[in-house]
Amino acid sequence: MMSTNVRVRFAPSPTGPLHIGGVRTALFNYLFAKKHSGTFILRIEDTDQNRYVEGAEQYIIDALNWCGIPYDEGVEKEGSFPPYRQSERKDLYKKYADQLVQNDKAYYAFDTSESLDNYRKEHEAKGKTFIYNWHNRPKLTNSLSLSDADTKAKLASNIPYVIRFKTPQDKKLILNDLIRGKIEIDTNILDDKVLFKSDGMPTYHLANIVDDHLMEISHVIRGEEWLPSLALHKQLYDAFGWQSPEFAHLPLIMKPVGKGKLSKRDGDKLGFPVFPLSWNESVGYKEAGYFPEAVINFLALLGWNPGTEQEIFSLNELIQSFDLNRVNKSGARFDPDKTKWYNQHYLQNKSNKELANLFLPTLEKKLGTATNKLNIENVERIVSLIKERASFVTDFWELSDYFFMTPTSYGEKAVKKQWKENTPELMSEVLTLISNIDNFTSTIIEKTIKDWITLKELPFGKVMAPLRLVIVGDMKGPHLFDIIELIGKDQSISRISNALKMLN
RNA sequence: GGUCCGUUCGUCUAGGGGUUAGGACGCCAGGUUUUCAUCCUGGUAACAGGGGUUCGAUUCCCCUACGGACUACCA
Repeated sequence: MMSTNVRVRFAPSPTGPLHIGGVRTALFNYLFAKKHSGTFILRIEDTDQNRYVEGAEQYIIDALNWCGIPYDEGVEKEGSFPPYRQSERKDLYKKYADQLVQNDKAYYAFDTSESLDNYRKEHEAKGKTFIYNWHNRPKLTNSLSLSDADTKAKLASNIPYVIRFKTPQDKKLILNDLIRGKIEIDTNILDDKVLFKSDGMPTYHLANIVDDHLMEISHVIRGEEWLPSLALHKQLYDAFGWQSPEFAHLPLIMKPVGKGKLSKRDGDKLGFPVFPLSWNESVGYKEAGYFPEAVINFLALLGWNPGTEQEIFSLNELIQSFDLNRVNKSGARFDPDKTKWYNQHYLQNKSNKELANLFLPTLEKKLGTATNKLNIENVERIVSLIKERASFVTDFWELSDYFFMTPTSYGEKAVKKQWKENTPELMSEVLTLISNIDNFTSTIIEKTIKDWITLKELPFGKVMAPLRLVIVGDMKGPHLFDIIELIGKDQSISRISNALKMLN
């Protein structure tokens, strides 16, 4: 079945940042290509000059690279079929449109947008739908309704025109989708889509088919929103006499709550990113602290699964397991909680060293010049103690600030519960105890204090709880003696005496 | 409105004519950790409805309902 070279493309429009749904489409294309030792191509579909957004193309490239799914061929990485920007292929399309007109597969239409709008409104008022098709063609202004002479005259006088596809009448199309199987369409319900615009640019439909053919695309993997266009596209291939690629339409990603597909607003409302990288004031997955592996992993499992109970996949494992046959048909609700869980998982598996380095910029920001005194090994040790309670590197500061700064306040509830009448006295004794320890390591400190507690026949909680409160500022954090060792003797002493002043 | 696509726990999903309908996230409970979290164990919870076909249907077929996409000289 996969005898021909697999060549797939991701073909976004540079109209803004790449949406997470777009990333998934790119990912599935990438996985499919790699699985079959094929080529993954990036083509920029910028035929609509009005919607062009500065920087969007670079954003798409950066996003793909950050995700770890770079393209093999495309803009700035020219392969055998340049250029890869449709605006630069502009001159190409006209001749294909003309070819279709010559072969009676398409025709010129001179109707203005306004007149068509009026038709639509009129029909709508009557509860009907206006379609530019076989039924309405004769009433409209086009080379099918006009005499040849009139058509020629109009063309000669530079009246704006478009080229429309001449949809055949009374034909049943049998289409095939790799995910959905057979789809039957009656051509009579189709409209004569514009292939070539009056501004001299092709529409998506024409450019897409021409380029996919010229670039020898073997499989078109795209979002479900294109399914209704499949009939047109298939007919276009037939009209040109070209072999059509295989098609696979991916299910959409839906809102976590409510109706419809995932949008930027959902992210703003529920507090999760919808873009891979930040765009203007919108924070991206990268900036929110997600690892690309985590993003790729949860995206891959949205609408696809391997049929096993495996949930964690490296990119290579995804490539190995990926199969279009196992892509679901129905839309998948986006689940921010699960994405968070994935990130937590990947974070736990990272080395302390790597995490410490990722944490460093935050520390520099928070501590300013004091960062100079930071010992990277200490940061690594701190990270090793706190990482299991973090989902993101961005959680680190809040989880570890007391390692770097003396508490300036104490948890109100904790104070109420742990700070009893005889606590100051006990803490004073602990202070003395600590002052006298020479070999200041976690185990020795622990032994010293616990021995003393046992000797005095005190309840452990009476000492341990307030000590934690005094050192950390609240009833939280990792093993207390590890913290004490890390912050050091002087700092420990000063924290205890500090608290004795503040809490009395 | 029209056309097309879809429908298994709250969510992502496995499964498929006879199953205690499986897993994951979330949530809840217990255990470990003299804190918090992690971790472990357990629990909660689903085949949209109605008709067929069949000895038997969640699984196959039809209808309804619901959801989604499309319906531009946008992609």
